[in-house]
Amino acid sequence: MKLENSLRVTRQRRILLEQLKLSDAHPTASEIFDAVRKELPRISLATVYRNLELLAEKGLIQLVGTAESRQKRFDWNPRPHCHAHCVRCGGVADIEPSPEINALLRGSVDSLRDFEVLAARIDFLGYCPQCRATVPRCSE
Amino acid sequence: MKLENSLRVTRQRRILLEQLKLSDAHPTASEIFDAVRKELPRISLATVYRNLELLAEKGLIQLVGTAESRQKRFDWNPRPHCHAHCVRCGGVADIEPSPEINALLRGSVDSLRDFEVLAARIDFLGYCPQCRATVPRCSE
DNA sequence: GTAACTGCAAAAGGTTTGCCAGACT
DNA sequence: AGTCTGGCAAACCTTTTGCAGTTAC
Repeated sequence: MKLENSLRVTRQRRILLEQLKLSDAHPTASEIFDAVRKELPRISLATVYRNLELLAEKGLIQLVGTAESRQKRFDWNPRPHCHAHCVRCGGVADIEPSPEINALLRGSVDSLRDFEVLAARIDFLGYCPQCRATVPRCSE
Repeated sequence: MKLENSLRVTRQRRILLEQLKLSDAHPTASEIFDAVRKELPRISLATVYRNLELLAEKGLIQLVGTAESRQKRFDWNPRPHCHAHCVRCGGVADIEPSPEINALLRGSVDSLRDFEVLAARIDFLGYCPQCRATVPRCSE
């Protein structure tokens, strides 16, 4: 496996990336830590954090922004895409935006005059299927 | 000023909200704390946090998600809207999405089948005008 | 061989909580 | 009287850092 210039392929790094790629749930650092620890019982949380940051910096994975929680979440897929955040459980799921939205995002936004756009990200806030089933509703 | 059922209008709460509304820069809790402290020197940071959370919960202000920083930022405008995040300085600015985007967001997203959308949010990542001027560029 | 990396422990930084006194209704 | 609130200090949790020993190349 080749990572990038000057990034060495260590056992820790390889397994970390493997584990992250196994999940589409956008896990937190400590969730990743727990998963990796099953294969590398002596790995330290600091190593997990250092590598997640390094991999994100190199563009091999990405951080997912969550306003609601204080924990960072990580996405094995570094390409900009859209997420659905459950406002109840805090879970994050990938979303496939329609082609029209993708097309529009590449241009027609007012008031971005002097801001140089590198990437766009749409986040949906709402209830995930599980929470939706159990949330108390006002009307209906 | 009426806030909401059971929310009392205290001096702290009023000035906090006033100060937040004075800025479009989406300040952090400690920035708000500093601003408020000029009028209320004895206010505590805990009060600021408690009230920001309370006001956000009541839908009077909103939290802004930032993947990059560990500090929460706050927006006096509780209506869902779009933000531009500078990947260099971490600043956040409001964005006016085009009417087409707004229209599209209300419907045509695939794979949201079971997710109940309460609000949508578009974030742009890139360089704010100031950073843009001083960032070292690859080509050009 | 050597720069990059790891584990451990400690520190840092932001946010939250417990407690009691004070303010509002 | 009873509830909501604020200040203070301590606790908490996530993330970062320093250091000494180890590993990938």
